[in-house]
Amino acid sequence: MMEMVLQQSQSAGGGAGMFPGVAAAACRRGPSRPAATAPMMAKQEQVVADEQDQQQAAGEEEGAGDELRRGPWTVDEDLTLINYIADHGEGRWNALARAAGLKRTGKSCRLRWLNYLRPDVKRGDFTADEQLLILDLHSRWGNRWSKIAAHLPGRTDNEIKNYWRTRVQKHAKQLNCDVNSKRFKDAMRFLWMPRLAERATAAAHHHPPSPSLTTCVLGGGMAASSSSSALMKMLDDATVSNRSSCSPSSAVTCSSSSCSSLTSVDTAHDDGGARPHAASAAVAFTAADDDDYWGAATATTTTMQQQQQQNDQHYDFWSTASALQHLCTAADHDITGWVQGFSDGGILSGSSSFWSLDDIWRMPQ
DNA sequence: AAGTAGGACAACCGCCTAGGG
DNA sequence: TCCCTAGGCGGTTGTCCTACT
Repeated sequence: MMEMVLQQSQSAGGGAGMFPGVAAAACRRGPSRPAATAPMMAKQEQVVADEQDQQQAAGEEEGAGDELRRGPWTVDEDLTLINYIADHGEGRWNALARAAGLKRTGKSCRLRWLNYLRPDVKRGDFTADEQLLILDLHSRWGNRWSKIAAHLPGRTDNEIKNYWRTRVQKHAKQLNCDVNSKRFKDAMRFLWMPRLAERATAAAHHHPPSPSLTTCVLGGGMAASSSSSALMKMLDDATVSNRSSCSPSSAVTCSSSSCSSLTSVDTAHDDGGARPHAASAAVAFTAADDDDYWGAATATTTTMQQQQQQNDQHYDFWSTASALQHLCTAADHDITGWVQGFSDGGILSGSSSFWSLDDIWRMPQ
């Protein structure tokens, strides 16, 4: 039975199989990549061939001695581990490794199973609601990856950790601030998270998310919509008070066609160039949305901005946050101050039967 | 087409903790 | 109480892939 499933997952060549990791072993990171093109398929076949060479070499090594194997797992090793666990279950990893005939440490087997081979491991890009949850939980628990992963069904601590390091820290770096700084946390909470919540809500309309995430997403999404509006106003207010010290407005460009995902944004600003003032920034933050409110907000931008928007620009959050940071620095005005009271005033804590962001915030540590 | 830089992610390393003898 | 072992966890590294020049 297990072998049948494995064969199916391998022939599927993607993440749709019951054991995505096995297929992925023959096609590195296949499941999370776009559909393979013909050249890609050829490349994959080559990888499989290489894999077979590797297995042959591994077999020769086995004959040479009993030293532990390291590095990438072969398809055979994956199958051995999966079949053994299917028959005997998990636990006692060192003993399991020996009994299964794997020349790996127990730790290595455990890691391979938990992060890759488990049937319920979910692969592919993080959805907006998942990103939202990660941001929120990290803001409360810090680098407690396993604890965070426990709230994201099918996601591993390793995957979340990688996401944080490659995406989130990268953007903190772009903003010239520490990922643990209050400024970055504020930017996350009051700019990025509402944006993600809106996207999650929109996505929920098209594809109802899993029950485990639905309540959080819907609750956060509803709260976030208000927070975005409030943020707009505050940014406008801030603009008025800081206008004299701000550089001339100029559109923030973004090469991303959708600006829909943090993972796809491209902060096209250049450090030497002019940056938008807060009003532009607020619009920039929201203009990617198509609803009327943001359309009206966009109408308040300068002619130059409109012209640039008509060309091909889309705005993205990180360009905006960068602009905000610039503004804050120039005006000696911390974003924290702008949003102060905003969080205390209960904008995010509206009474909702769902699991709101503030509910999450108040969860026991 | 080739070279290079950066991104993504699987895997490893080292430390910590819990449990058993 | 101490020691040993295994498992868990967070940090780091290595490798492959893609995009860009």
